Amino acid sequence: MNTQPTEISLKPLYQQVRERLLLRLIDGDWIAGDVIPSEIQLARELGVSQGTVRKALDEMVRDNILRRKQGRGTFVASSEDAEFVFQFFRLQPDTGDRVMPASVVISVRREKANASVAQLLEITRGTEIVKIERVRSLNDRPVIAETVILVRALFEGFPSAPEVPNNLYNLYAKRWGIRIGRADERLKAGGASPIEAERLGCAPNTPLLRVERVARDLSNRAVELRLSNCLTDGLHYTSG
Amino acid sequence: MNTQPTEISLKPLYQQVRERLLLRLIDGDWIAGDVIPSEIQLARELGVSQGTVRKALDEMVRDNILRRKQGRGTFVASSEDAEFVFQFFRLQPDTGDRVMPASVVISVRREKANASVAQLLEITRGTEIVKIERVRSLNDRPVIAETVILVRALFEGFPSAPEVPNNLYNLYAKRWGIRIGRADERLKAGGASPIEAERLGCAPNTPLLRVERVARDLSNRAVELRLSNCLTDGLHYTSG
DNA sequence: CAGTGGTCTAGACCACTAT
DNA sequence: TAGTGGTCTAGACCACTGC
Repeated sequence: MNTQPTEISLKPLYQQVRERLLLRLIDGDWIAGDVIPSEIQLARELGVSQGTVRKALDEMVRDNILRRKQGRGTFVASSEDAEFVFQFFRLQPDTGDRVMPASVVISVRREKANASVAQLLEITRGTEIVKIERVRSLNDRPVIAETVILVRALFEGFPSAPEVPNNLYNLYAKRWGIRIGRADERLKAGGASPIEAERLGCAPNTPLLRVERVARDLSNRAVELRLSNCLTDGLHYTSG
Repeated sequence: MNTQPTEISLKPLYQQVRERLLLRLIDGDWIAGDVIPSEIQLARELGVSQGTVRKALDEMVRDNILRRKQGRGTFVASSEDAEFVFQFFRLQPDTGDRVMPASVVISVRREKANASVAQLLEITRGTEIVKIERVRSLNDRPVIAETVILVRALFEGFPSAPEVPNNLYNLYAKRWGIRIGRADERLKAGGASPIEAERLGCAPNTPLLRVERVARDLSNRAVELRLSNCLTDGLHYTSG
C-alpha cells in the first residue's frame, strides 16, 4: 500500500503524527489527565497504521508528555502528578525520601529583561518580564532562595504575591495552557549573598548550589528562567 | 506461529533477547567498536523475528551500549568516543564548548572501605579498595580535585600513579573488560578544604560543586565511586 | 464481556554505505 | 549491486481494566 501522504514529506510519518498530536495538545483539545483516543482510533483518523501511531506515542511517553496505562488507555501527563513534579524538582534529603516543597512568595514584580535574561529566554533586551522571588522549604526548613522570570506577554494577568500557588507549572497549564515539556539546567556552586543568607537563615558566603533552568513549552519555546539557590547540607540534587 | 519459547517465560521475548546480547557483551564476544551481527542474522540465531531483535537493540541504543549507523550496521559503543566520554563528563565552559579534560594523578593507594564507601559500593566494610587521587584540568587550568575509589578485587594489578591514563573507563574496559553502563550522581555545594584549595589553586572555603558518582557495569554492579570537587567560575555542570 | 495497550510476527519498500 | 538499518503496514494473540 502507498505509505506516502499526498504531498512530498521530508519527515517520517510517525514524526508527522507526533507533531499533529502535539498541536492538539497545544490547542487544548486534550488537557492534563484526559484519556486520548485509542491507538486504533487515532490510526483511523490519521490514515496511518496502528504501528505508526504507536511509535509516535512511544516518543511522547518517553518525553513525559503522555502516560500509558495498560487496559485503560493513554493519558495526558498532569502537572499535578508526583512524577511530573519530581521530573523537575530534584532536590531531596540524603535519606532518599521524596518530599514535596512548600513555598513562600516574597515578591512579584514587573521588570524589563537585561541582556543575560534576554539571551536565555530568547527574547530581545528590554522585553517586559515578571520576576517572582520566593523561598522554598523542605520539612519546614527554608532551603531554596529562588527567582523565577517569565516573559510577561505569555502570562497576562499574573497574580500578585499572596495568590501565587506553590506549583507554578500547574498554574501555567491551567491558566494559560502552557505546558512545560523540557527544562535545561546548568549547575554551579557559589557563596550565599547577604540577601540569600537572610532568606535561608544561613551565614553569608555559605556555599550554595546554584541551578539555572530554562524551561520550554511543548513547542520548545523558552518561557521561564529559574534561578534556584540551594542549601545542600543534608540535601542533594539528583542528576540523570 | 507459536511465540512462546519452549520453557515458560516470565519476561517478554525482547527483554530476554536483550539479556542474551548483554551476556555476550559482558563475556567479551564483542568488544568496543565492533560491528555486531545484523538484525536479520540475530533474529535467525535466536529464533525470533527481526522486529523483536529490533526492539531489544532499540533499548540498548537508548542506554548508550550500542550505536546504529544506517547502511553500515550496529556497533558496540566505545569508551574512546567523544559521545561516551561526555555522557559522563558534564563539566563544561560557560561558552558551551566541549573540552576534553586532562588529568594529573597524585596518588594511587590501597585502603579498606569505611562504612560510607562500603554502603555506596554495596560491599562489606573493610573490603580492600583502590583509591586514586587526581586533579583534572580544562584548557590547562586545574578545576577538579577528584577521588576515585574502586573495589580492588575487580581491578587486579591496578597501575601505579605514573601509569594511570586519563580515560579511566577506557582502561577498565580494555584491561578488565568492565564496561560502565550507568552512573548515578548526587550534587552538593561545599567550601574547599585546605588540600582541595592547594590542588585547585584557589582560596580555602571557595564554594565547590561536589559530585558523588556511583558507576555501574553492564550487569548493574557498583564498581566505582567517584567524588569530584569542581571549581565553577566560568564553568558549569550540565544536567539532563 | 469488550476495549485498551503490550508483545510478536511477516513482509514490504526506502535511504544509506560499501564495493 | 548487495547488505544494512529506518520506516511502515497488517494482523495475531496476550494481559489488564472496567462494566
